[in-house]
Amino acid sequence: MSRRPATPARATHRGRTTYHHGDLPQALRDAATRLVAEHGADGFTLREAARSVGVHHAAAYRHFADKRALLAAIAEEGYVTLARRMQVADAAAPVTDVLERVRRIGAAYVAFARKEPSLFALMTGPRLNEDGRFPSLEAALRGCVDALEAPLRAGQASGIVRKGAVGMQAMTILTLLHGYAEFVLTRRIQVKPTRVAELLATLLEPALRGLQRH
Amino acid sequence: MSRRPATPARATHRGRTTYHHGDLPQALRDAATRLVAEHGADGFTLREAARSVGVHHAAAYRHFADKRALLAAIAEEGYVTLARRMQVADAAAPVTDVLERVRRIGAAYVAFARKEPSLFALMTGPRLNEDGRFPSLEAALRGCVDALEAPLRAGQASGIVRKGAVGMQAMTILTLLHGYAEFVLTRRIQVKPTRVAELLATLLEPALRGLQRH
DNA sequence: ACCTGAACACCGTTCAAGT
DNA sequence: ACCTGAACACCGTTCAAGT
Repeated sequence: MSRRPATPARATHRGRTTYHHGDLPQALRDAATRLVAEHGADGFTLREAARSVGVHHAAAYRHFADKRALLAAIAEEGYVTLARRMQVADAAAPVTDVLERVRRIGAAYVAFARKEPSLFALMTGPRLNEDGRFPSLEAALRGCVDALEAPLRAGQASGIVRKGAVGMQAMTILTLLHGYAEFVLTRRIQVKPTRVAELLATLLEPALRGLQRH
Repeated sequence: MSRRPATPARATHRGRTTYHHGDLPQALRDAATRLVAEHGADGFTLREAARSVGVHHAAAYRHFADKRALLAAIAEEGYVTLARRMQVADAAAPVTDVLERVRRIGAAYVAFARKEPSLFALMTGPRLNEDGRFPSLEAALRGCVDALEAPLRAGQASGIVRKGAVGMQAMTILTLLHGYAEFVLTRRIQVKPTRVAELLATLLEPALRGLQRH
C-alpha cells in the first residue's frame, strides 16, 4: 500500500506509470457513465471503457462480474442522484402548497430523464432487470417514492389531501411521471422542449384534483 | 413468378428446395417476433433469425436495411395488436359505464405488456427511437390514445366526465398506464401476478375521480 | 492481489460472386 | 431479382501467465 503514487486518482491512461491502477472500479464506473451518456447503453462496450481508462479489457473482470454488473452499478448511482434532485426541487417550493410541491418533484423527475436520457433508460429499462438479478435496483425507486410521500403526508395532515394510503397516492403520481418521461424521451409525445413542464402540469391536473379533499 | 413452388409459405429451412425463399421478409418478421419473445430484444441476433428460416444471414439485408429496421417492423406489428386488444376490452364492458371502460382498456394495456414483455419493451423502449428514425413508430401510440378517447368522449357527452380536451384526458390515463406497466415489468413495483389488475385500479382511482364532474 | 496476452466463439455489415 | 461466400472489424468472456 506504499508503492502506489501519491495521487492515485490521477493515474489515468495518460499518466499511469505503475502496473496497478489507482482506483480502477471507480474509474470504470466514471468511464461507463460518460460513455453511456455519449453512445447510449446499446452502444456501450466494456472494451471501450477499459481502453478509455488505460487498462486491458480483461482487467474489468477483476472488479465486476460482467458488463451488466458494471452497468447496474452506474444505474444505482443514477437513482441516488435522481432522488436527490427530487428532494431539492421539493425544498425549493413553498412548504404549505403541497400540490405545487408534487408538481415540482414531478418536474424534477422528468428533467432528470431529459438531461440524462441514456442513463435514465438504463436505470428504468429492462436491460438490467428482466431476470431477478440486482435486487438493489428493484428497491431503488424507494427514494423517489419517499420524495413524493413527504408533501402528500403533509397535505393529509393539513386537510388538503384526502386521507388514505400515502404510498398508493405516491405511486399514482410516480407511474404517471414515469410514463410521461418515457413517452417524451421516445418521442411518443411530441412536445417542444420549452413546453415539457407545462404539458406535465396539464396531465397531472386530474390526478392532483382526485387526490384533493372535496 | 412461376418457377416458385405452389406453397411458398411452407418453404422453410426444413423443406426448402428452391434457391429463392417464398416470402422471406414475412418469415424473418415471424422469426424475429418469436426470438425476441424467447431471448429478449438484447439477445436477438440477425444471424439467428436468418438461420432459423434457413437462409444465409446476409440475405436479410436484401429486405431490411439493418437489424434495427427488422426490429422496428415487428414493433409496428405489436402496436397494431396492442390497440386491437384495447378496443376488444372496451367492447366487453358495459357501454354506459365509461369509467369501467377506461379501467378495462387500461387492464388490457398492462396485460399485453405482461404477456409480451420483450416485445413491449422493444416497442416502447429507446432502442429504436432515440434518434429520429422510424417516425411511424412515433405515431404508433395513436391507436392506444384513440381507444381511450372513445369512452372519455362518451362520458363528456353523457355528463359523467368533465368537459375539456379529450386528448389530454386520454394522455393522463395512458401515461399512468405506461408507467405502471413498466414498473411491473422491471419489478420496481412488486406485486403478485393475481393482483396486478387490482393494484392498477387502485392507482387509477384518483385520476378517474379527477376526470369526473363534481 | 491485480493486470496482461492470447484465444474462443460469436456478432453486424459489406460486396463480389453465384443462380 | 434474390441469395451465398468470404471477409472485415469488432464484441464479451475466459484463463494461464506475468508483475
